[in-house]
Amino acid sequence: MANIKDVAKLANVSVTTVSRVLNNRGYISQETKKSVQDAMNRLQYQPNEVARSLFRRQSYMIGLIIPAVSHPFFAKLTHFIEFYAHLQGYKIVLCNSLMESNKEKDYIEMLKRHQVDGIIMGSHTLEVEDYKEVRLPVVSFDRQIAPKIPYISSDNFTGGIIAAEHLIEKGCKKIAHISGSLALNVLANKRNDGFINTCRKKGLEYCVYETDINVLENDNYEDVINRLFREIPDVDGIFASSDIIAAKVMKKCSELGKRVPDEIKIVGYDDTDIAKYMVPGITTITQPIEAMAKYAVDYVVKQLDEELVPNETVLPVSLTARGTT
Amino acid sequence: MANIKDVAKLANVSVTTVSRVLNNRGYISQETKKSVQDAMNRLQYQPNEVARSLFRRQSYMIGLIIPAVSHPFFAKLTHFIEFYAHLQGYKIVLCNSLMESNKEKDYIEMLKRHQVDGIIMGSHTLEVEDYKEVRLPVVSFDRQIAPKIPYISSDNFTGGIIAAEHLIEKGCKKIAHISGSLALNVLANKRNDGFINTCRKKGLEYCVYETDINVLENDNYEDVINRLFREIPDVDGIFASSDIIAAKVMKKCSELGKRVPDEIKIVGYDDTDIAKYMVPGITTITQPIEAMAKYAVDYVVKQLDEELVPNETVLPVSLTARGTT
DNA sequence: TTGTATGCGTTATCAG
DNA sequence: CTGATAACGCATACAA
Repeated sequence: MANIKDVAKLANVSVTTVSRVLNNRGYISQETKKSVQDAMNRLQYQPNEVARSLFRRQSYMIGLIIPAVSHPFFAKLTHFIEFYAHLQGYKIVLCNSLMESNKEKDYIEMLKRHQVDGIIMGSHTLEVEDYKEVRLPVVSFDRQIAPKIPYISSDNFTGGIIAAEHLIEKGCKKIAHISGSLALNVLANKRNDGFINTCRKKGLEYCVYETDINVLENDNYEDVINRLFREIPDVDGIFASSDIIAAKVMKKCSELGKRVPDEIKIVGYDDTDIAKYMVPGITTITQPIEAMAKYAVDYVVKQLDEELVPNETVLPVSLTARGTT
Repeated sequence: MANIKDVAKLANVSVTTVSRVLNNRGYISQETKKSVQDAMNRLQYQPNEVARSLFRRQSYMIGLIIPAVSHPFFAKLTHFIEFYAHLQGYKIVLCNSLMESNKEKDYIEMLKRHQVDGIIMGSHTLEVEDYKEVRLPVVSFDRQIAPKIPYISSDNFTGGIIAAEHLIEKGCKKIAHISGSLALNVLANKRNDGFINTCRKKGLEYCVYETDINVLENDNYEDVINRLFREIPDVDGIFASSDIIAAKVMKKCSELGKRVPDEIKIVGYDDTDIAKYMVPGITTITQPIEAMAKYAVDYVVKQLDEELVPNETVLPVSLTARGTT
């Protein structure tokens, strides 16, 4: 690979001059500019971004730490994060934490050593103090880590309300929420608050079931769902905290011979593609994933530009009605 | 951020000595080693990997170019690629090409400028000559780009055969294949060859429908599916070239009142999660995605170690029978 | 066992 | 308008 020196030699100029045409900086005569460009082309010169990064102490890389890209929600989020990062000239270094806190910690260190310009944090197994030493711009997803770390989430509380209200409107009398682990310090748990609040207000019988911390172990979902149907055989409405759980519930209903939506109604969460694909389509709470991704990238970049960013950014959710209700 | 000089100063040694304890190289007394480590801890020193990369001309980064992580197949593939890369100390820079050839080209250049050690190529809109200038280790997914670029795929031809045979065994008399764009130069198209071969051999009526090049535009899928059912109303078996297409077919069947699998049978491809979630579960051709990911990473690393790698690596597929047949 | 000097490829400063 | 040089943070060859 040719470097700036080779170009300089071939064009009979100094490296400084080559650097100038490379960066369009300073005065330069048209002739030399052209001859330098010719040399670049002949050598197929590509500037070494590692050297540039070292010098300017900026890598144009953003680290993204999530539980797992294989999960549809994070796949979609990652997709848009990469998209908007690319628009602004940033690259994404992908890290799947698998919800293991030591992996999460290692990834943060690794990213720092690699001099990423910022980190988008969507996996949350660490404590607040673990973030003390991270002196990089961080944007958190779906969790309020510390006052100084801006977070982005959708309006989980309202999401829980909408879901519960929808089930109630549709005539459900005995509803359950299948929640993610409430032990986890994430804002998604506010869905449960919204759900419970609404049930209480309307004087409805309700119940909450928690899944494991692990986002990946789907087996655990099935255990929870089995338990739910065993303990509340006459449940007629389920609010599932992800479309995947909703799909699993649908499958169970089919096994049990419960007709959806006639005998039991289901509301999912996220509005990932699976909600559309299922037959019938899953009524779900739509998270504005693309907007969330865009904000995450913007906030990293803005912090780098030393612009002020809001600490809390809560984007609206909405109900997307389909066949399960 | 403290650098090696700061550590040296605090420990009252030279940077060389610090470098030595950092890399466990050369002779060093226990005392100085300890005092250097103390200094490192006190300063929370983290080596700057950008500087290291510049020096050793190796970044431990691998570029991954795919059409879109949001697609379940690529999400799963990406997940495992990152997993195995991390095991070997490599980082993944994620690039979604959206199947736009200029984006694909730009990403390749960008990755080279950033001095990635290798590229895993899962998006294929470019011509062979576009790869002439890529002087990096490349591993291609599902396409034979050039003799010198090793590729990994699963046995698409056999996949097509298995799918067709399964539909025929199950009693289908008039079957169709919904294929990806056959204009694309990818090995997935061999599924179609296997399908057609089998149908001919068994003397069965068959038909092939192609979708667009674009993996993302699902609207197009629906058009194709609509056309299929309009033109062959009595089709009783469909081989869909992805689980997503299969799911869309199921939805259409539900709209048309066609009972699956009684009136029409469906075989998908990939065995992504959606095949499990759908009700009934989708009978599908299982690709060994994890193994494919592992091989891709291994081959990049082996090329870097100047080990020989096979040009063609075709992994076996298998049928996973579920409810749609 | 430890230190000095040099270079990795680039950019900024400053002098011409 | 152009060029020599130092510096970014680190690791190696070579001295001591």
